[in-house]
Amino acid sequence: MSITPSATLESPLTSTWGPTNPYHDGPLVMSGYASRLWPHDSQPQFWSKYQVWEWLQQVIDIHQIDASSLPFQNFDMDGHQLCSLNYHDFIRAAGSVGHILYNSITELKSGGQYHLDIGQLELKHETDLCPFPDVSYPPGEIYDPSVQSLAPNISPTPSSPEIKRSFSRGHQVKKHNPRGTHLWEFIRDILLNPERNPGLIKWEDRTEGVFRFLKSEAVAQLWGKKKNNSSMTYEKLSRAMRYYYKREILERVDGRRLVYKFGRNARGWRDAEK
DNA sequence: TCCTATTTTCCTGCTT
DNA sequence: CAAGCAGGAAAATAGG
Repeated sequence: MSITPSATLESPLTSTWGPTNPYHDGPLVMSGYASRLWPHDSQPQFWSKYQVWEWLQQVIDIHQIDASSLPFQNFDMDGHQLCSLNYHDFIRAAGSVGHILYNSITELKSGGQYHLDIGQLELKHETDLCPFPDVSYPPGEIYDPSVQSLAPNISPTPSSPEIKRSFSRGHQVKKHNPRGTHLWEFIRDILLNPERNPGLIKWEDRTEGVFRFLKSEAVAQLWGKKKNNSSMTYEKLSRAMRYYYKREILERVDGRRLVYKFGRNARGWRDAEK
């Protein structure tokens, strides 16, 4: 790849993102991150992979869909590819949620805006508002065709075993999910999107679910950005992580700093869990 | 408005 | 000494 997560020596944070972001805490003040919107100024056909990913987040947020039940990997594609999927492709890729996704994209393709009011759509630079601030991906390299995305085989073959795995027992629409995504899910999603994970967190043992924060403060900033909280720190984020031990969403890994392990109650992190 | 789950904040003390 | 880690307590949030 062209982007090496090595530009680190200088300033851990600023070098990672926002080298040119005067927008940091300013324009974020709206009704919360739910007001983030997908780039309606451009057609979904022209979305980058990142924007597609962002759209997925929006949809599950709006519909209160359990993030862990949506196989993001199946949508590792750009807008052009996304738009070429038909209804069945969506169902195949996302089970029952595919229906919702299909409706959303269909709506957007026809110029609609889904049921999101974009009244406050002022900010153009929303790349700055999301989970993965553009991390300085040059415009042309937002996605890399060489990344073995599942995009190609999403419709052709019924092969993908993992596509249907999480849906066998239904699309559960969570009742109480404050912000669409919980911290652990946010962390998991970063782990699951290596192309957009500029060396923030890394798997230590993929099959065991052990991972380590490489840039703890950077991740905290990202999390804070998602929660529209510019004062988030790793100190505070880690406290929230520690609460997960009791709930067995995370298991304690002692001795090693910045290392955590997914527990029995954390789902959706496994690569190919049958 | 009250209730609940999930953080977010702060803090003291201990460990690497 | 500078980060992390452990948890307790209590406030803040946001959906129900």
